[in-house]
Amino acid sequence: MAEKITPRSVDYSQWYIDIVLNAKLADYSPVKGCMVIRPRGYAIWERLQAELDRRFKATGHQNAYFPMFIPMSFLKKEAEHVEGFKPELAVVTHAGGEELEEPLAVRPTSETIIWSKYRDWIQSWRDLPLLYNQWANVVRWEKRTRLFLRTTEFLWQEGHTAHETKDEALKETETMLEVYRAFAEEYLCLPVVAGRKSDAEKFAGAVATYSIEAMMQDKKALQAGTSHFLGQNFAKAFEVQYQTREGGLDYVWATSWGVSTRLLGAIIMTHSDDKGLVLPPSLASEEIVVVPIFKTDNKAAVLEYAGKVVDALKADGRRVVFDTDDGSSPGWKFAEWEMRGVPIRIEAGPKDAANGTVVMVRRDTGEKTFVKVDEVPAKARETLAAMQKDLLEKARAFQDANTKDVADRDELVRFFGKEKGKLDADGELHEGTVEAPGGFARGLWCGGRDCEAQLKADLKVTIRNLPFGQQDGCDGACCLCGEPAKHRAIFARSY
RNA sequence: CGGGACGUAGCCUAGCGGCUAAGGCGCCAGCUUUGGGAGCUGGAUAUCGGGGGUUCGAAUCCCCCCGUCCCGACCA
Repeated sequence: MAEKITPRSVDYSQWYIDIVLNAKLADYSPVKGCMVIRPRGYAIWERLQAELDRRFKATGHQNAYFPMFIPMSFLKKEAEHVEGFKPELAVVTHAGGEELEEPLAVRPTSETIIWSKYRDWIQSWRDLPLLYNQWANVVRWEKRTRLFLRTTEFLWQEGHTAHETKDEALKETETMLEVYRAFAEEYLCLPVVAGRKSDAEKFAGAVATYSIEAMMQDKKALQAGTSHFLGQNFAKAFEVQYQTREGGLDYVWATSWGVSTRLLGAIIMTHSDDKGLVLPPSLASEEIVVVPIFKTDNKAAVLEYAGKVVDALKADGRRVVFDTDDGSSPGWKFAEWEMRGVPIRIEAGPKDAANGTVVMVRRDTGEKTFVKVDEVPAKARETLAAMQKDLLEKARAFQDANTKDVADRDELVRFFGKEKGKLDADGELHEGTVEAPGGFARGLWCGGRDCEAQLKADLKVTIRNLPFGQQDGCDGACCLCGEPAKHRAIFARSY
Protein backbone atom coordinates (compact mmCIF):
# COMPACT_ATOMS: atom_id res chain seq x y z
CA MET A 1 0.00 0.00 0.00
CA ALA A 2 1.17 3.50 -0.78
CA GLU A 3 2.56 5.71 1.97
CA LYS A 4 -0.22 7.94 3.18
CA ILE A 5 1.90 10.61 4.78
CA THR A 6 4.50 12.64 2.92
CA PRO A 7 7.71 12.61 4.98
CA ARG A 8 8.70 15.93 6.57
CA SER A 9 12.02 15.88 4.77
CA VAL A 10 10.28 15.77 1.39
CA ASP A 11 7.67 18.47 1.89
CA TYR A 12 6.96 19.84 5.34
CA SER A 13 3.86 21.66 4.23
CA GLN A 14 2.36 18.59 2.59
CA TRP A 15 3.28 16.46 5.61
CA TYR A 16 1.21 18.77 7.79
CA ILE A 17 -1.80 18.57 5.48
CA ASP A 18 -1.47 14.78 5.25
CA ILE A 19 -1.52 14.46 9.03
CA VAL A 20 -4.57 16.65 9.43
CA LEU A 21 -6.52 14.83 6.73
CA ASN A 22 -5.39 11.25 7.43
CA ALA A 23 -5.74 11.49 11.19
CA LYS A 24 -9.26 12.74 10.40
CA LEU A 25 -8.82 15.90 12.42
CA ALA A 26 -10.31 18.23 9.83
CA ASP A 27 -11.37 18.44 6.21
CA TYR A 28 -11.85 21.13 3.62
CA SER A 29 -15.23 22.72 3.22
CA PRO A 30 -17.23 23.81 0.18
CA VAL A 31 -16.38 27.39 1.06
CA LYS A 32 -12.85 28.49 0.35
CA GLY A 33 -10.69 28.88 3.40
CA CYS A 34 -13.18 27.33 5.78
CA MET A 35 -12.61 24.06 7.56
CA VAL A 36 -14.72 21.23 8.88
CA ILE A 37 -13.44 20.05 12.23
CA ARG A 38 -14.09 16.32 12.41
CA PRO A 39 -14.83 14.43 15.62
CA ARG A 40 -11.22 13.39 16.23
CA GLY A 41 -10.10 17.00 15.88
CA TYR A 42 -12.99 18.41 17.82
CA ALA A 43 -12.36 16.00 20.68
CA ILE A 44 -8.87 17.49 21.08
CA TRP A 45 -10.36 20.98 21.04
CA GLU A 46 -12.88 19.96 23.71
CA ARG A 47 -10.19 18.66 26.05
CA LEU A 48 -8.08 21.74 25.50
CA GLN A 49 -11.10 23.95 26.01
CA ALA A 50 -12.16 22.23 29.22
CA GLU A 51 -8.74 22.63 30.80
CA LEU A 52 -8.32 26.22 29.73
CA ASP A 53 -11.82 27.07 30.92
CA ARG A 54 -10.97 25.57 34.29
CA ARG A 55 -7.90 27.78 34.49
CA PHE A 56 -9.90 30.89 33.55
CA LYS A 57 -12.45 30.19 36.25
CA ALA A 58 -9.66 29.58 38.74
CA THR A 59 -8.39 33.11 38.02
CA GLY A 60 -11.82 34.61 38.64
CA HIS A 61 -13.31 34.83 35.15
CA GLN A 62 -16.85 34.17 34.04
CA ASN A 63 -18.19 33.10 30.68
CA ALA A 64 -20.71 35.08 28.67
CA TYR A 65 -21.80 35.22 25.07
CA PHE A 66 -22.17 38.19 22.73
CA PRO A 67 -23.75 38.17 19.26
CA MET A 68 -21.73 37.47 16.14
CA PHE A 69 -23.26 40.38 14.22
CA ILE A 70 -21.75 43.77 14.88
CA PRO A 71 -23.12 47.04 13.44
CA MET A 72 -20.50 48.43 11.06
CA SER A 73 -20.58 51.75 12.87
CA PHE A 74 -19.26 50.07 16.04
CA LEU A 75 -16.12 48.89 14.34
CA LYS A 76 -15.41 52.37 13.09
CA LYS A 77 -15.33 53.89 16.56
CA GLU A 78 -11.75 52.95 17.30
CA ALA A 79 -9.55 54.29 14.50
CA GLU A 80 -6.68 51.77 14.58
CA HIS A 81 -9.03 48.90 15.18
CA VAL A 82 -11.09 49.49 12.04
CA GLU A 83 -7.96 50.04 9.95
CA GLY A 84 -6.52 46.77 11.15
CA PHE A 85 -9.60 44.68 10.52
CA LYS A 86 -11.29 46.32 7.56
CA PRO A 87 -9.50 44.25 4.88
CA GLU A 88 -10.63 40.99 6.41
CA LEU A 89 -14.24 41.72 7.32
CA ALA A 90 -17.19 39.70 6.10
CA VAL A 91 -20.22 41.97 5.97
CA VAL A 92 -23.92 41.09 5.85
CA THR A 93 -25.82 43.55 3.70
CA HIS A 94 -29.05 41.64 3.13
CA ALA A 95 -31.29 39.72 5.49
CA GLY A 96 -34.89 38.69 5.56
CA GLY A 97 -35.11 39.35 1.86
CA GLU A 98 -34.30 43.03 2.25
CA GLU A 99 -31.27 45.23 2.20
CA LEU A 100 -30.26 46.16 5.74
CA GLU A 101 -30.33 49.77 6.78
CA GLU A 102 -26.93 49.33 8.38
CA PRO A 103 -24.58 46.55 7.25
CA LEU A 104 -23.57 44.04 9.91
CA ALA A 105 -20.02 42.82 10.24
CA VAL A 106 -19.52 39.22 11.18
CA ARG A 107 -17.27 39.56 14.23
CA PRO A 108 -13.56 39.36 13.54
CA THR A 109 -13.13 39.93 17.31
CA SER A 110 -15.59 41.29 19.83
CA GLU A 111 -14.05 44.30 21.54
CA THR A 112 -16.52 46.71 19.98
CA ILE A 113 -19.77 44.94 20.70
CA ILE A 114 -18.63 44.05 24.20
CA TRP A 115 -17.57 47.58 25.05
CA SER A 116 -20.86 48.91 23.74
CA LYS A 117 -22.49 46.85 26.49
CA TYR A 118 -19.87 47.62 29.11
CA ARG A 119 -20.99 51.23 28.72
CA ASP A 120 -24.43 50.18 30.02
CA TRP A 121 -23.10 47.98 32.77
CA ILE A 122 -20.41 50.14 34.31
CA GLN A 123 -21.25 53.23 36.31
CA SER A 124 -19.10 53.13 39.39
CA TRP A 125 -15.83 51.68 40.62
CA ARG A 126 -18.06 49.25 42.51
CA ASP A 127 -19.03 47.66 39.17
CA LEU A 128 -15.41 46.84 38.46
CA PRO A 129 -13.66 44.73 37.50
CA LEU A 130 -15.58 42.83 34.85
CA LEU A 131 -13.73 39.63 34.09
CA TYR A 132 -15.58 38.05 31.18
CA ASN A 133 -14.62 35.46 28.63
CA GLN A 134 -16.49 34.02 25.69
CA TRP A 135 -16.04 30.88 23.62
CA ALA A 136 -17.04 31.73 20.09
CA ASN A 137 -16.37 31.58 16.40
CA VAL A 138 -14.95 34.54 14.50
CA VAL A 139 -14.49 35.27 10.82
CA ARG A 140 -11.48 36.89 9.20
CA TRP A 141 -11.36 36.89 5.42
CA GLU A 142 -7.68 36.08 5.00
CA LYS A 143 -6.24 35.81 1.52
CA ARG A 144 -4.31 32.71 2.30
CA THR A 145 -5.49 29.98 4.60
CA ARG A 146 -4.10 26.78 6.08
CA LEU A 147 -5.96 24.10 8.02
CA PHE A 148 -6.10 25.11 11.71
CA LEU A 149 -3.30 27.68 11.39
CA ARG A 150 -5.27 30.31 9.57
CA THR A 151 -8.84 29.65 8.50
CA THR A 152 -11.57 32.03 7.42
CA GLU A 153 -13.74 31.01 10.33
CA PHE A 154 -12.15 29.72 13.49
CA LEU A 155 -13.06 28.87 17.06
CA TRP A 156 -11.46 30.66 19.95
CA GLN A 157 -11.97 32.18 23.32
CA GLU A 158 -11.71 35.89 23.87
CA GLY A 159 -11.38 37.37 27.30
CA HIS A 160 -12.47 40.98 27.76
CA THR A 161 -11.88 42.64 31.07
CA ALA A 162 -12.60 46.10 32.45
CA HIS A 163 -10.63 47.63 35.31
CA GLU A 164 -10.47 50.58 37.62
CA THR A 165 -6.79 51.30 37.25
CA LYS A 166 -4.03 51.05 34.72
CA ASP A 167 -1.95 48.89 37.03
CA GLU A 168 -4.77 46.46 37.56
CA ALA A 169 -5.33 46.12 33.80
CA LEU A 170 -1.63 45.66 33.18
CA LYS A 171 -1.50 43.01 35.86
CA GLU A 172 -4.45 41.21 34.24
CA THR A 173 -2.71 41.28 30.85
CA GLU A 174 0.35 39.69 32.42
CA THR A 175 -1.63 37.19 34.47
CA MET A 176 -3.47 35.90 31.43
CA LEU A 177 -0.32 35.58 29.38
CA GLU A 178 1.10 33.56 32.24
CA VAL A 179 -2.04 31.39 32.24
CA TYR A 180 -1.41 30.74 28.56
CA ARG A 181 2.27 30.03 29.07
CA ALA A 182 1.64 27.53 31.84
CA PHE A 183 -1.21 25.90 29.94
CA ALA A 184 0.85 25.59 26.76
CA GLU A 185 3.76 23.99 28.54
CA GLU A 186 2.00 21.84 31.13
CA TYR A 187 -0.98 20.68 29.11
CA LEU A 188 0.02 20.95 25.45
CA CYS A 189 3.74 20.25 25.96
CA LEU A 190 4.52 23.34 23.89
CA PRO A 191 7.55 25.26 25.11
CA VAL A 192 6.98 28.94 24.43
CA VAL A 193 8.74 32.26 24.64
CA ALA A 194 6.62 34.83 26.43
CA GLY A 195 7.22 38.48 25.74
CA ARG A 196 5.96 41.79 24.44
CA LYS A 197 5.23 42.42 20.77
CA SER A 198 6.92 45.26 18.92
CA ASP A 199 4.64 48.17 18.02
CA ALA A 200 4.49 47.05 14.41
CA GLU A 201 3.17 43.64 15.40
CA LYS A 202 0.74 44.61 18.14
CA PHE A 203 -3.04 44.25 17.99
CA ALA A 204 -4.99 46.96 16.20
CA GLY A 205 -6.27 49.16 18.99
CA ALA A 206 -3.97 47.94 21.74
CA VAL A 207 -1.45 49.92 23.74
CA ALA A 208 0.68 46.81 24.20
CA THR A 209 0.41 43.21 23.06
CA TYR A 210 2.05 40.27 24.79
CA SER A 211 2.42 36.90 23.13
CA ILE A 212 3.64 33.38 23.57
CA GLU A 213 5.65 32.12 20.61
CA ALA A 214 6.30 28.47 19.85
CA MET A 215 8.79 26.90 17.45
CA MET A 216 7.52 24.39 14.92
CA GLN A 217 9.62 21.49 13.60
CA ASP A 218 10.55 23.50 10.52
CA LYS A 219 11.94 26.10 12.94
CA LYS A 220 9.35 28.70 12.05
CA ALA A 221 7.62 30.58 14.82
CA LEU A 222 3.94 30.29 15.55
CA GLN A 223 2.13 32.85 17.67
CA ALA A 224 0.24 30.61 20.04
CA GLY A 225 -1.61 33.14 22.17
CA THR A 226 -1.89 36.84 22.82
CA SER A 227 -2.86 39.12 25.66
CA HIS A 228 -3.49 42.79 25.02
CA PHE A 229 -3.36 45.83 27.27
CA LEU A 230 -5.90 48.10 25.62
CA GLY A 231 -5.38 51.12 27.85
CA GLN A 232 -8.42 53.39 27.74
CA ASN A 233 -8.74 53.22 23.94
CA PHE A 234 -11.98 51.29 23.81
CA ALA A 235 -13.42 53.02 26.86
CA LYS A 236 -12.89 56.32 25.12
CA ALA A 237 -14.26 55.08 21.78
CA PHE A 238 -17.40 53.78 23.51
CA GLU A 239 -17.54 56.42 26.23
CA VAL A 240 -17.30 54.05 29.14
CA GLN A 241 -16.67 56.18 32.20
CA TYR A 242 -17.04 55.30 35.84
CA GLN A 243 -17.25 57.20 39.06
CA THR A 244 -13.98 56.82 40.95
CA ARG A 245 -13.56 56.15 44.66
CA GLU A 246 -12.69 59.82 45.01
CA GLY A 247 -15.89 60.96 43.31
CA GLY A 248 -14.30 61.90 40.00
CA LEU A 249 -14.99 60.50 36.55
CA ASP A 250 -12.52 58.38 34.62
CA TYR A 251 -12.35 56.06 31.63
CA VAL A 252 -12.21 52.34 32.28
CA TRP A 253 -9.02 50.36 31.62
CA ALA A 254 -9.24 47.30 29.41
CA THR A 255 -7.59 44.05 28.39
CA SER A 256 -8.39 41.33 25.91
CA TRP A 257 -6.75 37.96 25.34
CA GLY A 258 -7.28 34.92 23.18
CA VAL A 259 -6.20 31.57 21.88
CA SER A 260 -7.77 29.70 19.02
CA THR A 261 -8.04 26.43 17.14
CA ARG A 262 -4.64 27.42 15.77
CA LEU A 263 -3.29 25.69 18.88
CA LEU A 264 -4.23 22.39 17.27
CA GLY A 265 -1.95 23.26 14.40
CA ALA A 266 0.80 24.04 16.88
CA ILE A 267 0.37 20.72 18.64
CA ILE A 268 0.46 18.78 15.38
CA MET A 269 3.50 20.58 14.03
CA THR A 270 5.43 20.36 17.27
CA HIS A 271 5.03 16.71 18.21
CA SER A 272 4.02 14.62 15.22
CA ASP A 273 6.25 12.46 13.04
CA ASP A 274 6.23 10.75 9.65
CA LYS A 275 3.96 8.00 10.96
CA GLY A 276 1.25 10.45 11.92
CA LEU A 277 -0.09 12.40 14.83
CA VAL A 278 1.65 12.40 18.19
CA LEU A 279 -0.48 13.75 21.01
CA PRO A 280 0.34 14.66 24.58
CA PRO A 281 -1.59 12.17 26.75
CA SER A 282 -3.49 15.07 28.32
CA LEU A 283 -5.15 15.77 24.97
CA ALA A 284 -5.82 12.24 23.83
CA SER A 285 -9.44 11.20 24.14
CA GLU A 286 -8.07 7.65 23.88
CA GLU A 287 -4.94 7.27 25.96
CA ILE A 288 -4.51 3.61 25.21
CA VAL A 289 -5.58 1.26 22.45
CA VAL A 290 -5.62 -2.44 23.16
CA VAL A 291 -5.17 -4.57 20.05
CA PRO A 292 -5.94 -8.26 20.54
CA ILE A 293 -4.10 -10.59 18.20
CA PHE A 294 -6.00 -13.76 17.55
CA LYS A 295 -6.61 -16.56 15.12
CA THR A 296 -10.02 -17.96 14.47
CA ASP A 297 -9.45 -20.89 16.82
CA ASN A 298 -8.17 -18.86 19.76
CA LYS A 299 -10.23 -15.71 19.30
CA ALA A 300 -12.44 -16.20 22.33
CA ALA A 301 -9.54 -16.90 24.67
CA VAL A 302 -7.48 -13.95 23.44
CA LEU A 303 -10.44 -11.57 23.67
CA GLU A 304 -11.06 -12.66 27.21
CA TYR A 305 -7.41 -12.15 28.15
CA ALA A 306 -7.17 -8.74 26.45
CA GLY A 307 -10.57 -7.77 27.83
CA LYS A 308 -9.31 -8.21 31.37
CA VAL A 309 -6.46 -5.85 30.61
CA VAL A 310 -8.95 -3.32 29.26
CA ASP A 311 -11.10 -3.64 32.36
CA ALA A 312 -8.14 -3.21 34.67
CA LEU A 313 -7.06 -0.07 32.83
CA LYS A 314 -10.57 1.38 32.91
CA ALA A 315 -10.84 0.62 36.61
CA ASP A 316 -7.65 2.63 37.05
CA GLY A 317 -9.26 5.60 35.33
CA ARG A 318 -7.65 5.27 31.90
CA ARG A 319 -9.38 6.22 28.66
CA VAL A 320 -9.13 3.00 26.68
CA VAL A 321 -10.30 1.77 23.31
CA PHE A 322 -10.50 -1.97 22.67
CA ASP A 323 -10.06 -2.67 18.96
CA THR A 324 -11.79 -6.00 18.52
CA ASP A 325 -12.59 -5.53 14.84
CA ASP A 326 -11.80 -8.77 13.03
CA GLY A 327 -12.01 -7.26 9.57
CA SER A 328 -8.54 -5.76 9.63
CA SER A 329 -5.16 -7.21 10.48
CA PRO A 330 -3.05 -6.27 13.48
CA GLY A 331 -0.52 -4.56 11.21
CA TRP A 332 -3.21 -2.39 9.74
CA LYS A 333 -4.43 -1.47 13.20
CA PHE A 334 -0.95 -0.60 14.44
CA ALA A 335 -0.41 1.80 11.56
CA GLU A 336 -3.87 3.29 11.89
CA TRP A 337 -3.67 3.97 15.62
CA GLU A 338 -0.22 5.44 15.19
CA MET A 339 -1.60 7.79 12.57
CA ARG A 340 -4.31 8.81 15.01
CA GLY A 341 -1.81 9.60 17.72
CA VAL A 342 -2.97 7.31 20.51
CA PRO A 343 -0.16 7.55 23.10
CA ILE A 344 0.05 3.89 24.12
CA ARG A 345 -0.68 0.71 22.23
CA ILE A 346 -1.03 -2.57 24.03
CA GLU A 347 -0.76 -5.79 22.04
CA ALA A 348 -2.21 -8.91 23.58
CA GLY A 349 -2.01 -12.23 21.74
CA PRO A 350 -1.73 -15.93 22.48
CA LYS A 351 1.99 -15.73 23.29
CA ASP A 352 1.28 -12.99 25.81
CA ALA A 353 -1.58 -14.93 27.32
CA ALA A 354 0.74 -17.90 27.77
CA ASN A 355 3.39 -15.71 29.43
CA GLY A 356 1.01 -13.58 31.48
CA THR A 357 2.30 -10.43 29.77
CA VAL A 358 1.35 -7.84 27.18
CA VAL A 359 3.42 -5.74 24.78
CA MET A 360 3.27 -2.02 25.51
CA VAL A 361 4.39 0.46 22.85
CA ARG A 362 4.96 4.19 23.32
CA ARG A 363 3.80 6.30 20.40
CA ASP A 364 6.45 9.02 20.72
CA THR A 365 9.54 6.82 21.00
CA GLY A 366 8.29 3.56 19.51
CA GLU A 367 9.77 1.81 22.54
CA LYS A 368 8.34 -1.69 23.11
CA THR A 369 8.25 -3.31 26.52
CA PHE A 370 6.85 -6.54 27.88
CA VAL A 371 4.73 -5.87 30.91
CA LYS A 372 3.32 -8.40 33.38
CA VAL A 373 -0.42 -8.35 33.19
CA ASP A 374 -1.08 -7.19 36.77
CA GLU A 375 1.43 -4.38 36.39
CA VAL A 376 -0.23 -2.92 33.30
CA PRO A 377 -2.30 -0.16 34.96
CA ALA A 378 0.64 1.13 37.00
CA LYS A 379 3.02 0.92 34.05
CA ALA A 380 0.52 2.71 31.80
CA ARG A 381 0.08 5.52 34.31
CA GLU A 382 3.83 5.88 34.62
CA THR A 383 4.37 5.81 30.85
CA LEU A 384 1.71 8.43 30.17
CA ALA A 385 3.21 10.73 32.77
CA ALA A 386 6.66 10.19 31.27
CA MET A 387 5.36 11.01 27.79
CA GLN A 388 3.75 14.21 28.98
CA LYS A 389 7.08 15.25 30.46
CA ASP A 390 9.28 13.97 27.64
CA LEU A 391 7.30 15.63 24.86
CA LEU A 392 7.77 19.01 26.48
CA GLU A 393 11.46 18.38 27.12
CA LYS A 394 12.09 17.14 23.62
CA ALA A 395 10.38 20.18 22.13
CA ARG A 396 12.24 22.48 24.47
CA ALA A 397 15.57 20.90 23.60
CA PHE A 398 14.74 21.43 19.92
CA GLN A 399 13.85 25.05 20.53
CA ASP A 400 17.01 25.66 22.55
CA ALA A 401 19.19 23.93 19.98
CA ASN A 402 17.78 26.18 17.28
CA THR A 403 18.00 29.44 19.15
CA LYS A 404 21.11 31.48 18.53
CA ASP A 405 22.41 34.78 19.84
CA VAL A 406 23.36 37.15 17.07
CA ALA A 407 25.46 40.29 17.42
CA ASP A 408 25.10 41.99 14.08
CA ARG A 409 23.28 42.02 10.79
CA ASP A 410 25.82 39.78 9.04
CA GLU A 411 25.33 37.10 11.59
CA LEU A 412 21.56 37.41 11.32
CA VAL A 413 21.66 37.12 7.53
CA ARG A 414 23.93 34.10 7.77
CA PHE A 415 21.61 32.48 10.30
CA PHE A 416 18.48 32.83 8.19
CA GLY A 417 19.74 32.84 4.62
CA LYS A 418 17.30 33.47 1.84
CA GLU A 419 13.86 32.06 2.40
CA LYS A 420 12.84 28.79 0.84
CA GLY A 421 11.08 29.06 -2.47
CA LYS A 422 13.34 31.87 -3.60
CA LEU A 423 16.01 29.67 -5.05
CA ASP A 424 16.48 31.79 -8.15
CA ALA A 425 19.65 33.56 -7.07
CA ASP A 426 22.28 30.86 -6.82
CA GLY A 427 25.36 31.33 -4.75
CA GLU A 428 23.37 32.79 -1.88
CA LEU A 429 22.66 31.27 1.47
CA HIS A 430 19.35 29.52 1.73
CA GLU A 431 17.16 28.68 4.66
CA GLY A 432 17.42 25.15 5.94
CA THR A 433 21.01 24.52 4.91
CA VAL A 434 23.86 23.83 7.32
CA GLU A 435 25.22 27.31 6.75
CA ALA A 436 21.84 28.97 7.27
CA PRO A 437 19.90 26.72 9.64
CA GLY A 438 17.27 29.26 10.70
CA GLY A 439 15.31 29.22 13.92
CA PHE A 440 15.02 31.83 16.66
CA ALA A 441 17.72 34.49 16.57
CA ARG A 442 18.13 36.49 19.76
CA GLY A 443 19.66 39.92 19.41
CA LEU A 444 19.61 43.50 20.59
CA TRP A 445 17.28 45.95 18.93
CA CYS A 446 17.08 49.73 18.89
CA GLY A 447 13.27 49.75 18.85
CA GLY A 448 13.15 51.41 15.44
CA ARG A 449 10.22 50.63 13.21
CA ASP A 450 12.33 51.10 10.07
CA CYS A 451 14.92 48.54 11.11
CA GLU A 452 12.20 45.98 11.65
CA ALA A 453 10.41 46.77 8.38
CA GLN A 454 13.63 46.53 6.39
CA LEU A 455 14.43 43.15 7.89
CA LYS A 456 10.98 41.88 6.98
CA ALA A 457 11.33 43.17 3.42
CA ASP A 458 14.79 41.64 2.99
CA LEU A 459 14.53 38.31 4.74
CA LYS A 460 10.88 37.80 5.70
CA VAL A 461 12.11 37.72 9.26
CA THR A 462 10.09 39.53 11.91
CA ILE A 463 10.44 40.29 15.58
CA ARG A 464 8.37 37.66 17.34
CA ASN A 465 8.56 39.32 20.70
CA LEU A 466 10.77 40.92 23.31
CA PRO A 467 11.08 38.08 25.82
CA PHE A 468 10.24 38.73 29.44
CA GLY A 469 13.12 38.20 31.85
CA GLN A 470 15.71 38.78 29.13
CA GLN A 471 15.65 42.56 28.97
CA ASP A 472 18.62 43.20 31.24
CA GLY A 473 21.96 44.28 29.80
CA CYS A 474 20.58 45.70 26.59
CA ASP A 475 23.22 48.41 26.44
CA GLY A 476 24.96 47.20 23.29
CA ALA A 477 24.35 48.03 19.65
CA CYS A 478 21.22 47.14 17.66
CA CYS A 479 21.99 44.03 15.65
CA LEU A 480 20.25 45.55 12.64
CA CYS A 481 21.49 49.14 12.45
CA GLY A 482 24.22 49.46 15.06
CA GLU A 483 22.47 52.27 16.95
CA PRO A 484 22.18 52.00 20.74
CA ALA A 485 19.83 49.14 21.64
CA LYS A 486 16.82 49.29 23.93
CA HIS A 487 15.51 45.73 23.88
CA ARG A 488 16.48 42.12 23.39
CA ALA A 489 14.33 40.55 20.65
CA ILE A 490 13.56 37.15 19.17
CA PHE A 491 13.75 37.24 15.38
CA ALA A 492 12.22 34.49 13.25
CA ARG A 493 10.24 33.60 10.20
CA SER A 494 6.73 32.84 11.20
CA TYR A 495 3.41 31.32 10.21
C1' C B 1 -5.07 40.16 -6.24
C1' G B 2 -0.62 37.90 -9.21
C1' G B 3 2.16 33.04 -10.59
C1' G B 4 1.69 27.69 -10.85
C1' A B 5 -0.89 22.95 -10.54
C1' C B 6 -5.45 20.71 -10.98
C1' G B 7 -10.90 19.10 -11.32
C1' U B 8 -13.00 11.50 -14.43
C1' A B 9 -16.97 6.64 -8.53
C1' G B 10 -15.65 8.07 -1.43
C1' C B 11 -9.95 8.48 -2.71
C1' C B 12 -5.83 7.98 -6.38
C1' U B 13 -5.08 7.47 -11.43
C1' A B 14 -5.61 5.84 -17.02
C1' G B 15 -8.11 7.34 -21.27
C1' C B 16 -6.44 13.19 -24.80
C1' G B 17 -11.92 13.05 -31.30
C1' G B 18 -14.77 6.98 -32.44
C1' C B 19 -17.71 0.56 -29.75
C1' U B 20 -20.95 -0.34 -23.29
C1' A B 21 -15.36 5.35 -19.82
C1' A B 22 -10.58 1.35 -17.70
C1' G B 23 -7.66 0.08 -13.37
C1' G B 24 -5.94 0.35 -8.14
C1' C B 25 -7.34 1.63 -3.11
C1' G B 26 -11.54 1.95 -0.19
C1' C B 27 -16.78 0.15 0.50
C1' C B 28 -20.61 -4.21 0.83
C1' A B 29 -21.43 -9.87 1.11
C1' G B 30 -19.26 -14.67 1.81
C1' C B 31 -15.11 -17.75 2.73
C1' U B 32 -10.25 -17.78 4.51
C1' U B 33 -6.66 -15.20 7.46
C1' U B 34 -4.60 -12.22 11.64
C1' G B 35 2.54 -10.63 16.16
C1' G B 36 3.71 -4.25 11.17
C1' G B 37 -1.08 -1.73 6.36
C1' A B 38 -3.23 -10.27 4.10
C1' G B 39 -5.79 -13.53 0.17
C1' C B 40 -9.80 -15.44 -2.95
C1' U B 41 -14.74 -15.01 -5.09
C1' G B 42 -18.82 -12.06 -6.05
C1' G B 43 -21.14 -7.09 -5.85
C1' A B 44 -22.49 -1.72 -5.62
C1' U B 45 -20.79 3.10 -6.80
C1' A B 46 -19.61 8.09 -12.73
C1' U B 47 -25.30 13.00 -15.43
C1' C B 48 -16.09 12.71 -16.81
C1' G B 49 -16.74 20.45 -12.07
C1' G B 50 -20.80 23.68 -14.75
C1' G B 51 -22.51 26.20 -19.20
C1' G B 52 -21.94 27.21 -24.29
C1' G B 53 -19.60 26.16 -29.03
C1' U B 54 -17.09 23.15 -33.11
C1' U B 55 -18.25 18.10 -35.08
C1' C B 56 -21.85 12.75 -38.09
C1' G B 57 -19.65 11.88 -33.13
C1' A B 58 -16.65 15.44 -27.24
C1' A B 59 -14.19 13.16 -20.87
C1' U B 60 -10.91 14.40 -25.12
C1' C B 61 -10.72 20.43 -29.31
C1' C B 62 -12.30 25.94 -28.48
C1' C B 63 -14.64 29.86 -25.30
C1' C B 64 -16.73 31.42 -20.70
C1' C B 65 -17.69 30.43 -15.69
C1' C B 66 -17.12 27.88 -10.90
C1' G B 67 -14.14 25.52 -7.35
C1' U B 68 -9.74 23.45 -4.75
C1' C B 69 -4.57 23.14 -3.53
C1' C B 70 0.53 25.12 -3.67
C1' C B 71 3.86 29.54 -4.05
C1' G B 72 3.79 34.92 -3.60
C1' A B 73 1.42 39.70 -2.05
C1' C B 74 -1.69 40.48 2.37
C1' C B 75 -2.57 39.12 7.52
C1' A B 76 -4.59 41.09 15.68
